[in-house]
Amino acid sequence: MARPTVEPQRRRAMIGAAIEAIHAQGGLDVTVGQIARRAGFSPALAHHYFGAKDDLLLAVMRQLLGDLGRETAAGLRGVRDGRARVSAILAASLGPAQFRPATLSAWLAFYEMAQRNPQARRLLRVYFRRLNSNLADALARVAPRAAAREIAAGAGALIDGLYLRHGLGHAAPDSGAAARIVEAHIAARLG
Amino acid sequence: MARPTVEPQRRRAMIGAAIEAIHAQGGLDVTVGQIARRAGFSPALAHHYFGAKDDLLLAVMRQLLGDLGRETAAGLRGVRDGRARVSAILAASLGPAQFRPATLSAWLAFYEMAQRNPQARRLLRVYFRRLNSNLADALARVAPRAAAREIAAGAGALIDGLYLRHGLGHAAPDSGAAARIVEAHIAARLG
Amino acid sequence: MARPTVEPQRRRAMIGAAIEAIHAQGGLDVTVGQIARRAGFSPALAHHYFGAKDDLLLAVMRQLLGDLGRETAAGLRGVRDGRARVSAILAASLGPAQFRPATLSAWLAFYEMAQRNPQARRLLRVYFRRLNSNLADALARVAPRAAAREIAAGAGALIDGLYLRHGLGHAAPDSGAAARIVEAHIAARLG
Amino acid sequence: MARPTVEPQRRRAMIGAAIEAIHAQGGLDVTVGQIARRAGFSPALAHHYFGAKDDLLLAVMRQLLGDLGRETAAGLRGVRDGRARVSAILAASLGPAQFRPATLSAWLAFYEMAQRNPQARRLLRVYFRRLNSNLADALARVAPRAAAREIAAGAGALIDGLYLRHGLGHAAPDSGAAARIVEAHIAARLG
DNA sequence: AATGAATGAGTTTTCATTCAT
DNA sequence: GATGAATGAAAACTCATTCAT
Repeated sequence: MARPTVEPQRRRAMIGAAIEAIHAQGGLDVTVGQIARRAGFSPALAHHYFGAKDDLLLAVMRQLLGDLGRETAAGLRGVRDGRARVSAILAASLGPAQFRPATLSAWLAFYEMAQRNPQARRLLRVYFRRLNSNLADALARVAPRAAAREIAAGAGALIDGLYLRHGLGHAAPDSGAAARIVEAHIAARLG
Repeated sequence: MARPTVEPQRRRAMIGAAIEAIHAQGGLDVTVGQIARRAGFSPALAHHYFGAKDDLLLAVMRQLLGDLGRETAAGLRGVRDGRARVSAILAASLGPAQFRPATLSAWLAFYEMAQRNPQARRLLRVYFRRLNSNLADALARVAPRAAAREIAAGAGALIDGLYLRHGLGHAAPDSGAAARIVEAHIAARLG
Repeated sequence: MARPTVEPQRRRAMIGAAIEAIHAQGGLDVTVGQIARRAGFSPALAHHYFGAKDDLLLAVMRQLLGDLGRETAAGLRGVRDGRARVSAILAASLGPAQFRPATLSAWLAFYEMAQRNPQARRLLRVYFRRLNSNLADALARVAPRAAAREIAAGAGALIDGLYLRHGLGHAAPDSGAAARIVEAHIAARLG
Repeated sequence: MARPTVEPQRRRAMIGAAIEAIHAQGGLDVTVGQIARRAGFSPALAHHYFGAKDDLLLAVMRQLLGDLGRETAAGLRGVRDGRARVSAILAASLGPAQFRPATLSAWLAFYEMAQRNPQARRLLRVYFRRLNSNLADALARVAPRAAAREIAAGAGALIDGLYLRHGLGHAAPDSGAAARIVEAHIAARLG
């Protein structure tokens, strides 16, 4: 009785495998079979736990967004100074965890998924809004509200652009360089 | 004989239809049939003119990159002042032509295609390099080489990020606002 | 030990659930899972009790045939008059129990199952023969053997036809009207 | 130019193959592959011409209903006498064409399909109504309207019941016997 | 030059069934 | 006794691609 359910483990394994598979395949045209095989299961099991393929992909997306959210929250904990909070957000957003090639591939894939899947679009918008408001709030401690919002918008777009270029590999700024670019952008804008 | 071949027209029509179809479908999972039907031809004709599907997609990509290149070149023609050249590049890169929803969808799709198709990757890298060197060269007229390069990298990433966010629609900066954001970024970095 | 086994209850519950599920689904393409869930058990239990899916379906069929047989026998008990016995058979065959939508759906489904499953075919033939001989025997008390047999054959087919039409719902004769039609048929044939 | 299209041929071939396949398989759980193979084509072609599997099945149904309708109309042509018209309808409905085993299997299958597919249900209802009104109209020439309607309803159900029993094969009345049973029914009811 | 016809290969999805616990 | 876990097998359906005409 109370046999410990393996569902959470399986879901985690499958999500991890999906990220790898998306990276290996280079997009969302991974097959459920590829994902499952990579996780060591049969394709049928993926459907058993996630329903349709898109549900699995959405679960992956939620995982990534959750990871980023948790990392950001952890970095912000206890930090009061506005400028330091900005740096913490950048450190989380552009940190090595986000810059892992597989993670970047997955992000890019989800940008495309968002084009046709409303739920994916909603999730991505939540991410945008959260990043923006996090940045704007922190910046508002060291600059007027309006400027803070504008700088935040620029910084957010810059971060996404750096993801994109890094996702293409080869000669794109790495995690550290990326953070420095955004820091420089913000420093310059703050005057 | 010497009947003017209709091939170029057909190719252009198919490429235009492909862009629209990618936008309508929200990604590269358009079918050759959808593209051909939209252009008013049979799917077989697409193969006749382009070979495989990926070849058609690469042709679309080349078209888009060529358009952007020509527009940039036109904007730069006769402009000598460094700062003005920067503005001209931005105007071309972020102008209304590039911000048309269908164009953005296609760009995004090609970012994903580049993940798995070496030729697509190469084309995209060429674009990066060209944008970067255009910007860096122009900036080098008003700032030291090293700074120019760094600012150019940031501006390039910023442009791509703005594409991305606009592609997701909804509350993202429009063409004009986007240009202003990048101008502000550069102005701030130039001090 | 000697714990009263719950097996008979479980089997009955599963059979009832199967009838409902067949009705809800509109045919034999119910899944074992649907049936089991409806009964409140796991799909595995259905196999535990019945073996393969077809065995479960055959059990359902036997149940229905048994119900009808018992009802007919009860109606005939103590009735001696030939004409009255005919009416008793009709009352049982066309009574409300048989005209319940779910029952009709199940019957229809079994007609189809009989097309490919020999055991189902055998069961259905037993039903035919029993209905026919019941009717013919009763009619033989008020008409010559040969005529009795012919009238019985017609009445039997008529009953099945009424099932069929009622199964399709909508403007088909109800239980009472159905009985009256068959009574009229027999009355007319008897002169 | 004006290359003669083979579509009608293919559709006919596929429909014929479907009827055979339904008979061979004993129900609607034929696969598209079985049908196509029997017709000598690939499964993909069936989808090409019919869309989904259910559309193919509906086409089969329409074919059968159309055949019956045409045969009935042909039998009625030029016949004025009410009683003779009734016989013509019966001859068409219970004639050898309808009593071919494969045809019967298909009919039965469609009864089940009608349980879950609204279009199939509608088609079957059309058949009912047409048979009923044909019979009732003919009978109305030799009996009062009300009686005609009632007798027609009985005869219609009887026909369907005979289909059903014949579909199960073995010891069921054949085409000729079936017609005689219905004729006897009607003769008796007409007094 | 252009296309209807045709298909092979592949993908998602479903499900009966098995089995260890 | 009962079930969650797992899967093999199969089905519908899609699509890029080929080819004869």
